[in-house]
Amino acid sequence: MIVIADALKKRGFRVTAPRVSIFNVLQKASYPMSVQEVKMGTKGVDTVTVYRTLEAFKQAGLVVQVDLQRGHALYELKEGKSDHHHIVCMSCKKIEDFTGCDYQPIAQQALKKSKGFAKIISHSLELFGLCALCATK
Amino acid sequence: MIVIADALKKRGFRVTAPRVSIFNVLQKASYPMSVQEVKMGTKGVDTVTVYRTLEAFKQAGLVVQVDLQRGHALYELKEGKSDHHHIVCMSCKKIEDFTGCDYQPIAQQALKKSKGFAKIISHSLELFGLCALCATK
DNA sequence: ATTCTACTTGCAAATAAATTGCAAGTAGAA
DNA sequence: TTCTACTTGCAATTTATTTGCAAGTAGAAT
Ligand SMILES: [Mn+2]
Ligand SMILES: [Mn+2]
Ligand SMILES: [Zn+2]
Ligand SMILES: [Zn+2]
Repeated sequence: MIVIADALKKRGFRVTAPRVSIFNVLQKASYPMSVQEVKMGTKGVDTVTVYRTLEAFKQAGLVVQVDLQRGHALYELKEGKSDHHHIVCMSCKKIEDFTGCDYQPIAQQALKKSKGFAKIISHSLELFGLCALCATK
Repeated sequence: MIVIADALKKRGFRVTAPRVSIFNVLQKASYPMSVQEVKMGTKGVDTVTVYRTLEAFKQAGLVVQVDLQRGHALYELKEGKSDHHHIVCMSCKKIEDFTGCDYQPIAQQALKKSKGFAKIISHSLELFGLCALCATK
């Protein structure tokens, strides 16, 4: 359980109501959320503030952005959870977490083979498929 | 070298000037392109047509969508190239391909552990880091 | 070659996503 | 309590993507 105020202060953020609220919304979520969903989860935080806060949290390493080939980005807390990724149903959009992404060797090999890259900081990995329900239809 | 007309016919597409043009643009590219870039590469194809064509090509398995945490999607031809992914410089946006994504075991394990997924159809994997140039700054 | 029609396209318009500018508000240091 | 750099909301933009529709055409059927 992360103490929100501490998490914010530790990264040099002022502790404000919108930030605490957004953090709380993300912490309760069990799947990555869109900007709109995060906004809905708060009481009256402006959309722009959600954008700015999520971007700041992302820069600070508090949050990760998840792209699932929708028209918009999703975000989820990084803290607390270990490196994990998602299986997504291409039909009904259901999302499940999965772990076991052993990307270090892949990243190191990619870096070695690469012509002009110096370091790898993060990675994204998502699986797209069909859930049991949608697969039968 | 893919024969464009055949590639289109084989998938049930009519062979039209915009489609051939878009296909050619993608074929010349050495990195995934945005809708705007594809449009610029053609002579007068409408933006909407680019959207619709890329989506159709994607559905047909001719093209893959690449999300690099920008505000928009990128697209590249699938045909001809083997399964590959990208290293992206978070600073200057440079993109390099890399191969060696051995995702089958990861996907199979994720599927086995999963509660409600039946099959995996595709995957995305991107590495984010710094190129040699940007790393020194 | 001509006809026919379902598939395509461009254009306008709408909707959605993300960014920017700025004045008013405030957390936290002093 | 004061002060100020950091935050926020609101309006306005910009950029991304989708939708509706009438006009155009590729390719199948004469
Ligand atoms: Mn997750
Ligand atoms: Mn590529
Ligand atoms: Zn499903
Ligand atoms: Zn760079």
